[in-house]
Amino acid sequence: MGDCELKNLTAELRKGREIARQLQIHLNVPYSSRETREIMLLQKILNSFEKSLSIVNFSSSGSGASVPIPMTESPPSLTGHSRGEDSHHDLIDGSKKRKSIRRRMQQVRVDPLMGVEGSLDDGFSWRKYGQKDIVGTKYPREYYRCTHRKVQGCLATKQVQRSDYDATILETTYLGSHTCNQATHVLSPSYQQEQSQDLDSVNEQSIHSFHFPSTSIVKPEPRTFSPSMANNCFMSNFSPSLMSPSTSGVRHSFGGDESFHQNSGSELNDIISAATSVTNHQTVGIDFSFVNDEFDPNFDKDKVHQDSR
DNA sequence: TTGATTTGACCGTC
DNA sequence: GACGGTCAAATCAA
Repeated sequence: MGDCELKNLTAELRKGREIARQLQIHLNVPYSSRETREIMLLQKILNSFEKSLSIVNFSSSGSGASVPIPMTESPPSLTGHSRGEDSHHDLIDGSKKRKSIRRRMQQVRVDPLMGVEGSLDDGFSWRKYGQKDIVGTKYPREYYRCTHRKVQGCLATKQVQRSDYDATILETTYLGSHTCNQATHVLSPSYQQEQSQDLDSVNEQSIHSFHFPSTSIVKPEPRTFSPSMANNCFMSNFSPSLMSPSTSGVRHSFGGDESFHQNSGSELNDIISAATSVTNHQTVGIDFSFVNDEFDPNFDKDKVHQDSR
């Protein structure tokens, strides 16, 4: 397909997507009734547009090494600002010296009526090793590390924190990358190929089944990772329809700039693994934010310092 | 019994 | 000194 045709196709897809968004806004359905048939259908429409746009973008990129990204505006975050943790550096494993590794942030919206357990399932096994009240936040931050840390020396960690502004949003920050076997599972190309064959079924499920536990603590469960999950979610995650009803834009920002398009394959792998946070089809909305160590330095300064501990 | 979670304490950074 | 991230002992659960 020529460049001109691709552009036209992209333009038409965008137009359709915008119309669907306007319809969504027009319906103005509260989040609690998200599972009505109308909303489900609307979300499927939006999903289709997003996927189509992603495919077009992906194919037009040529090499296939880049990642399909919806060409929509990227608001800072679902909460209106970037997270404070991004103003900190990571700690070197085994010591408390800080290191400078890439971290990425992902925001996952979950249905308050159903729950959050599954939203933390990203295809990896995590073990909680800490929890801390963070100043200026309502909810404690939970710290997880890869279960295979001891056996395989996997240094991947993640931090999960519920948004102050919308308790249905879980902000997950991934630190480091998996070096354990389960990571290779997630990244297998054959798996990705398999995933692409089952997009609709997963998208359909992705807006179902959540429930919040009575507490803010989420217990990670040992899970088996279906290879068909990663890519499905990866694609479906680019759906603005899954985001906060207060906005219509797509909410996945990759480090706040466009350099993401030029990222290496390893970063693509990171994205895919991050995308698997919706793997058991319980995530209603999701937001990726890749954050380098050079992020907004002003953010944390706005926080009120009052540790509850 | 084993693995996961909880939680107070510790440490480095700011 | 405040804060965030991690450690590790105590506790819990399967």
